[in-house]
Amino acid sequence: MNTSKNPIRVRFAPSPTGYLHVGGARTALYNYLFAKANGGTFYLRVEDTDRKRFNEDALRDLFRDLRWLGLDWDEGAEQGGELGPYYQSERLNIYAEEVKRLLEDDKAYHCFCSEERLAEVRAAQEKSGQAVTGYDRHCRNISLSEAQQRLENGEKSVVRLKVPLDGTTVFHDQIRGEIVYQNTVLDDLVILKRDKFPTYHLASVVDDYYMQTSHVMRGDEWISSTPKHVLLYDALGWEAPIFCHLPVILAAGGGKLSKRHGAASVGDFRDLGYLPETLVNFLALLGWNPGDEREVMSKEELIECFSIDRISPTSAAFDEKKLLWMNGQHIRLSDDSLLLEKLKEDLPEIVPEESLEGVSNAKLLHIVQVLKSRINFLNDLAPMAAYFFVAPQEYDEKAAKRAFREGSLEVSELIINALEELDSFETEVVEGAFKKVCETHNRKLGQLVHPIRVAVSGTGVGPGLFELLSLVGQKEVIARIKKAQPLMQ
RNA sequence: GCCCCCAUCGUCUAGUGGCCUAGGACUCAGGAUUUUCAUUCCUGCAACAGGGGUUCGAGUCCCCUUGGGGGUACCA
Repeated sequence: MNTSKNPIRVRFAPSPTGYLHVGGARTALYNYLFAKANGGTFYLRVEDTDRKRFNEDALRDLFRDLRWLGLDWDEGAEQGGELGPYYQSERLNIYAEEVKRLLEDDKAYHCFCSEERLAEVRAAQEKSGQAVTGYDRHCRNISLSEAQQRLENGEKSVVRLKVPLDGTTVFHDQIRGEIVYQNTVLDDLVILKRDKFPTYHLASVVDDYYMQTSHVMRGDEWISSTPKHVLLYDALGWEAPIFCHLPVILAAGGGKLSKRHGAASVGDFRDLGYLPETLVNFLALLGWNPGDEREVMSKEELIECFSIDRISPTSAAFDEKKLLWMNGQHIRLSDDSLLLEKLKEDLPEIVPEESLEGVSNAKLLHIVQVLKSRINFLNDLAPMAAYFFVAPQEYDEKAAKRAFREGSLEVSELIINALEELDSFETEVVEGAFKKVCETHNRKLGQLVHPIRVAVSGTGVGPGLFELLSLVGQKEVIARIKKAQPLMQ
């Protein structure tokens, strides 16, 4: 089938009813990558045809999250474009026009059935154990003129599509191949609701046509609606776009990914300290691969090699362990200046203001550099850097127990003496002092290093000790060692 | 109930009939480097859901079973 429709125009079409789920984010990402990879257009359309569920905050968050991920749209909401409006609620006249045409062409009809009757029909079908085939087409033969008469008399109706009573509807899914439906299992779907708003089915078909959508890439929960859409395109006399149904993203256990099981939305992961680069990279690889063994990739690299052919039809579990690893990778790749900004932003929340006075950029940058390989989250940076500015209030129990042992008091005394004599506190100088103590007093470096590390930083983990000491500064280092001496034996 | 989709290590995946004694990544376990931790590097554990076909040959094609998921709305 045609894979090279030109020009490429794809969309992300969320309904503003909730937060941006990672599954939705991946759908948006694949559309974005596909557009960018082919010099096409990526547009954003807001599917707000359900007035009961519309949520202003959700919409605002959606835009924010998409932009945070770097998935800027070329046309659409808040952006404008030739083929708008991009809010379905502003396109009611367009849908009304098409519905009128369908009615006149005898491709659709007014249905006056009450919700109660519909419920009864459904209940009877379920009870019978037979196939539940939906609406029983009770109003299918009401003529347009009769319907108009009844409407004038004040009756309310919905409009339904006249689905063929037999035959099959076939479409080609770009990542799954041919999919066939017997028309007998399809019912006469509602296309215009009682409130005169279109249903999703009508609105998306009409919009995808007028907005010249070349490919519809959406979640695979839409597969079973697709034959209805194909029938709608037929009835309207339009050629359908190419369909690509994306597999779902599952939770680690295999079930549905939801906030109940932890993070599920883009906002959740941002709050946790994940980088947008990480999420983009990770999501891209959940159901797609570049065809070689690359894994850590930038958005630009993804664009460069993205193709629909390499999307897998299999649903995938969201493995947060790998996401964590990947975040570490992207942190290591990211610019020091970005980490520096983050550190400056977070530090005041952890460290008293006066401890930060007069601290140079160079020092902060140095701290960033020694911590960079030790963090997996941006949010870990400041807490891990705190002891460079304030003395530890307590000592990690395990580390202290291991480090403060027999002889450490004596060792600390030797170190204090050696450090007090230094004129410079550069890393190499400090290291030299330690080595000299080792030699003259016949000690192993490890015997000196561990108690001093815990005394100065309060923890057993961290950057190279000499670098650490240099960063903390001579006077403060000596003071901290003295403060810890009572705990040593 | 009916319809549709899916099925390779625990997880993400490569694999489009012979190159597969199934490759990579995460995790996990060892090891190297290092003053600690982390990074980095090396090694190892670990999979074609089951059964039938087709074929000289099947992870790869077909069918069935099983398992998972979705749909069956005047929600998207």
